[in-house]
Amino acid sequence: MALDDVFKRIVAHCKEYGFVFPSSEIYDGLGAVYDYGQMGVELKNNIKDYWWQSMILLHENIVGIDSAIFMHPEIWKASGHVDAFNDPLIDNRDSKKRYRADVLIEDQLTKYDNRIEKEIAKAKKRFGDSFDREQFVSTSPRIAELVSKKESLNERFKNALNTNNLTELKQIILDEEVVCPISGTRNWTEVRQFNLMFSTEIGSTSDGSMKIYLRPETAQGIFVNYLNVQKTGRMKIPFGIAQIGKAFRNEIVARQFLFRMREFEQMEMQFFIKPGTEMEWFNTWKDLRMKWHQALGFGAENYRFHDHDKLAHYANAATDIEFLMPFGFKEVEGIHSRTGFDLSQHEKFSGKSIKYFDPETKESYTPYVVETSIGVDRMFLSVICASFEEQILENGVTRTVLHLPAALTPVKLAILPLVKKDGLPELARKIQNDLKFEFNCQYDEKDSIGKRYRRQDAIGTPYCVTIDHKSTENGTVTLRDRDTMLQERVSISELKNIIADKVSITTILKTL
RNA sequence: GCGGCAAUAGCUCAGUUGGUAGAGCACGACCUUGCCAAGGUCGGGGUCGCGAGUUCGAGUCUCGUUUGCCGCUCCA
Repeated sequence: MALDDVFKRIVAHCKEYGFVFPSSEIYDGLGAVYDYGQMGVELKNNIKDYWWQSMILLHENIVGIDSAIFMHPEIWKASGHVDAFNDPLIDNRDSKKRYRADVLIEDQLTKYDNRIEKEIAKAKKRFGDSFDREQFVSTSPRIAELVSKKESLNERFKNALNTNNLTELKQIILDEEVVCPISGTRNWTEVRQFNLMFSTEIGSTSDGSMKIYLRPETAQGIFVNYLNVQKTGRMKIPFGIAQIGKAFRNEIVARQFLFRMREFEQMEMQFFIKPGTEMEWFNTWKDLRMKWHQALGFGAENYRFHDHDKLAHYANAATDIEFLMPFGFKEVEGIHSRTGFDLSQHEKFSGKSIKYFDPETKESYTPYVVETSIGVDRMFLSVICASFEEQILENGVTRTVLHLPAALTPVKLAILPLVKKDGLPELARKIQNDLKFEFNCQYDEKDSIGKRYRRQDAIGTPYCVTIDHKSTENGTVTLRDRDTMLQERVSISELKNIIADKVSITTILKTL
C-alpha cells in the first residue's frame, strides 16, 4: 500500500490551499493529528450538512442528538470496550515481531487439542473397526495427561486475564516454551498493555477523582439516551437517532494522513427495530447508504461493499462501504446489525429496564439496532481524492482542479473584475454585497484573470463571475464553469437564481 | 512499539572534499496589460526540524530526539 505520487500531491495540495494542516506544526507537529484550515472546515461542514439533512429531513422517524464526549466509565465496561480495547502485547526480540500474548496462549491451547486428536487418530488406526472413541478417551493415560495439562493451562490463562496479570501471562508463555514462528526463538519482551482508549480524570485530585475515558465511538452516547429520546420524542419503532461528533482512539500506529487519526469525527445513526427484522433493515440501510455516496457523482465503480466474515462481538451482520482511494479500496462507512447487544448490556450494567412496549401487538421487548457509522475525515479524504485532477490543457499547461460536487465546495462563487479600473471593482463589490447572504463568495482583483481562474479551480469553486466593460454598460457578466471552463453571458439580476439551484445540498437530496 | 529512509522559504527542490544560505513558483507594493497560472521595478520571508558533540569553522560529520514515509505489528 505505497503512498504514490498522486496521493503525496493531494496531501501537499491540502496544505497549500488551506484544507488540512498538520497539528501543532510550529512545535514540530503532533503525530497523526491534523487541523482543518479555512477551506477544509467549509468542505467538512458541507459534508456533515449533507449527511445530517439526508438523515433528519428525509426521514421523519430519525431525530438527532449531541451527546457529551465524557461519559460514565461504566458505559465502556457495558459496551465491551474496556476489555476489547486492552490488548496485552509481546514482542520477540529476534524477529522484531509483535504478537498478542493472549492469542499466543490460545494457539497453545489449540495445539493441545490437536495433539489429543492425533492420539485418537493413531489409536483408531491401530484398533480398526472395533475402535470406540469414548472408551479410548476415558481410559487412555496419554489422553488424560494431555487433557489435564490443557485444563490447567486454561485455568492459569483465564486467571491471569481476569486479574490482568501481565507478568503471569509472560510466565505462561515461557513455561509453555512458546516460540516465535518467524525466528523460532523464545527471546520475548515483557507483556505490555496498550489501551486504545484515552483517559483523563474528572474532579479535583485533592478530594478523590474518577478516571474517565474520551469516547472511542459516538454510538454509546446514542444508546444511553435511547429511553430519553424514545419517551420525550414519542418515537415509535422503527426509529433512528443520529449524531455527529468527535471520538478518540490511541492507535498504536496511526498513518495515511486523514485515514487513521487519533482524534476523529463520526457521523452515526442507530436505527432501533423489532428483533427478527434486522436483516431486512440491514439490507435497506445498505442500499440507502450506498445511494447517498453515489449521489455525489464520483462514479459507482469507485465504491464497493466489503462484507465481514469475522464479526465483532456485538454484530450478526456487518459490511463496509469502501471507496477507491489512491492507495486502494478503503473503508469509509460501516453498516452493522448490532442485535440487542448494546441495549441489553446497558440494561444489565445500569439496572434500568430498556424495553419498548409495542402498542399494537402489546409486546414488550428490547429493540435491536442497525447502525450506520461513517468517518467524517475518511469521507473528506475520499471526496478530495475523487475530486483532485491535474488536467493537461490543449496548450500543454497543467491545471490543478478540484471537481468537488458544487454543493460541497467551500466557495460557491468567485467575483472577479476583469481589470482594476474603469469602475469594474465597484460593480463587482456591489454584486458581492448582494450575493454574500446567499452564497460563500470570494472577491479577487489581484493578478491576471487566468491566474485567478486557476486559484479558484484549485479550491474547487464551481462558478466564477467576471465583470468586464460590457457589464457597466448593459448589466451582464460572464459566468464561467469550473469543469468545462466555458463561459456564458448572463444578466446580473439573474445570477442568484441561476446559481442557487446548482450549489444547493437540496438538489442532491432530491435525487435520493 | 521495532527496523530502514528522510527533514533546507508558504510550495517544489538545489546546495561541491566541512568555509558568509540559493532558485523557480507563491506572497506584498507600485506601474503596465486585460478572458484562462509566464510583463516590468522594488520588497518581505530561513537561528537549514530540535538538542548536544567533533572542529578554528557544521545545512554538510557523529549521537540523541521530534515529525513524516516505507516494511513489520495492531486495527470495532
